[in-house]
Amino acid sequence: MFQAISKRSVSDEVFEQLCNRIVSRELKAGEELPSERLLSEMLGVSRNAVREAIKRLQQARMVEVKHGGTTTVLDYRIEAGADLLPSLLFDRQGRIQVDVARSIVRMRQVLSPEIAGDAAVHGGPSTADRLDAIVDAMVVAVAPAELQRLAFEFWEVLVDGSGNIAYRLAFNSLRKTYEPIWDLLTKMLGRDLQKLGAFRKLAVMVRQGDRGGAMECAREYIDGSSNAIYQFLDLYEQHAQTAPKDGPPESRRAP
Amino acid sequence: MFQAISKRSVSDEVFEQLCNRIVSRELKAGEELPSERLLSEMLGVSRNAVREAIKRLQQARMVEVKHGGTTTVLDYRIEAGADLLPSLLFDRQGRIQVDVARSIVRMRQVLSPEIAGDAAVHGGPSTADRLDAIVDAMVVAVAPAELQRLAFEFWEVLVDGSGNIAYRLAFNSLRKTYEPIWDLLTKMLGRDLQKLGAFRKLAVMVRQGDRGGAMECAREYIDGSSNAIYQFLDLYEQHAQTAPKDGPPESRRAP
DNA sequence: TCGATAGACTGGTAGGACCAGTCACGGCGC
DNA sequence: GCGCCGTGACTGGTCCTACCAGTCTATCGA
Repeated sequence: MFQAISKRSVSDEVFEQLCNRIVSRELKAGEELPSERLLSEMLGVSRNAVREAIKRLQQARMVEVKHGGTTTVLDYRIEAGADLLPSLLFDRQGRIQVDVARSIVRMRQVLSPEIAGDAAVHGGPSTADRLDAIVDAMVVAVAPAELQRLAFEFWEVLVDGSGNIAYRLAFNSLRKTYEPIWDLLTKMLGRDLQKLGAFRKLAVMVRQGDRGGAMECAREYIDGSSNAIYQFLDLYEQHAQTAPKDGPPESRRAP
Repeated sequence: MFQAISKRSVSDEVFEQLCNRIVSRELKAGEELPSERLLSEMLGVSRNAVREAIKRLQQARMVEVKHGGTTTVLDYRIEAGADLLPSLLFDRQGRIQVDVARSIVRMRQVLSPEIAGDAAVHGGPSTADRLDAIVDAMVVAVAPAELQRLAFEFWEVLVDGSGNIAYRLAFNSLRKTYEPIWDLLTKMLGRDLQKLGAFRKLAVMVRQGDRGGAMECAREYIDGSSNAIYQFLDLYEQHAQTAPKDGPPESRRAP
C-alpha cells in the first residue's frame, strides 16, 4: 500500500545522472568523461562518491577506465549486458520507450515456451506440486493484483523447474524491468490473468513431463498476453507525443 | 598473440573475492557481511576499496546494504541478472561448471533462430549486405580463429538487424561469458565453422525477408554447433573429477 | 631531426574525521 | 514489576587530504 521511500545516496545519484546521459546519447560513445576531480567539483560531491559511481558504470560496461589516462564512454548497445534494460525502458521524462518495451515482451514471448518445455522435462513432481498450489491460490484470489502476483510466481516456479541458470538470470533481468510498471501490467493483463485453465493445463503438462504439450500450452497463453501488451504499446505510441503520460517509475513492492 | 596483462585494482580484487564466496555459497544468502571497517582491516586494504567493491555487489544485486544496519547476502539465483553468468561459469579451481555451460548453450540455441527470423523481417538489404561481406571474408579465411571471429561477427550483425535491444543485451551477456573460453570454443566448433553454406544461405534468407526460412536455417546450424558443445561438455564432465583440466580463465582479445 | 626527460595531468590507494542511521541495553518513571 | 525512552556503541555514508602510480605532452638538448 505504502511505497518504500527511496533514499538514494549521493553516489547513486551520480551514477544515475551519468547513466542517463549515456543512455540518452548526451554522452556519446568514444567521448571522454571529465576527470574525477573536475566531476566531483562540478557536482558538488566528494571524489569518493564519483569514484563509486564510475566503478558501477565500469561494471555495467558503460565506460572504460584507464589508469593515468581518461575515462571514455563505451557503446552500451555493444558492450552492456541485460542488466541495463531497466535503465532503458524509460526516457528522462518518464515516458516508456515503446521499442524497448516491445523488445522485452518479444524476448519473454520467445523464452517462455522453452522454459515451460524444459520445466516439463526437468521439473519433476515437486515442480508440478508447487504449480498446482499456486493455481489453487489463483482460483480463490479476487484482487487482480493478487492474481498477477500469483501468475508471476507461477512463472518463477517454472523457471526454477527448468533447471537452467541462464534462463533464471535472464528472467530476473526481465523482472527487474517489469517492476516499475507492475501496476500498469496488472491492467494490461487483466483478461489474460483470468485464464486459469491455461495455468492448470500447463501444470498438468509439467506433471506428465510432456515437453511439447507444455510448450504449446505456454505459447498459447504467452502469445495472448503478449498481444495485449503490444496493443497497449501501439496505443501508447500514438498518444505519446500529445500526453505526458503515466507517472514516472518508482520502485515499489517490499521484499 | 600476446595476452593483455590484467592489472586488477585492489577494489576489483575485493569484489572478486566477495563475489566468489557468494557464488560458491561459502557466504550463504541471508548471512551478514563483516562491517566495512572490519573487512578493510581483514583484507589489509582501505575502507574506500571495500566500499567500491560492495557498491558493485549491490549493483549486481548480490548483497543488500542498509544504512546504519548490516550488509546481507542475497540469493543471487533469485535476484541477480544475466551479467552474473561469467562469474558462474568457473569454480574457484578454474573448472568449467558444466550445468552452467549447458544452460548458456541452451539459451543461445533457443534465441538464435528467433534472432535470425526477426533479422529477416527487420534487417533489410543493409543487413544482408553486411552478412554477405562477412561470408565473403570467411571464404578466404584460413585460420580457425579468424573463421570463428567472423562467424561471431555474423551473429552480431544478425542481432543488430533484429532491431531488438533485449536480444542485443542478452547476446552481450552471453558473449562476455564466452570470451574466457574463446580458444576452447574454436576447437569445439571447428567442423561447424566450415559450414559456410549455412551462413550463405542464412544471408540469402535475410535478404529475401524470409522469416521462416531464416529461422529454419539458423536452427539447423545452431543445433549442430550446440550438439558439438554438448558432447564436449559430456566428456569434460566425465573427466572432471580426475583431471585438473584446462587453464583457468583469463580475459584475452584486445579491443 | 630525433630522443630523452621533466612536469602536469590522469586515475588508484590510504587513512582520518565526521555525519547519519540502527539497535540493544540499562535506567528512569509509572 | 512493567514499559517506555534515552544513550551509547555500533553500522554505513560522506568528505577531505595526502600521496602513489600510471600517461601524455611539451620542451630542451644531443
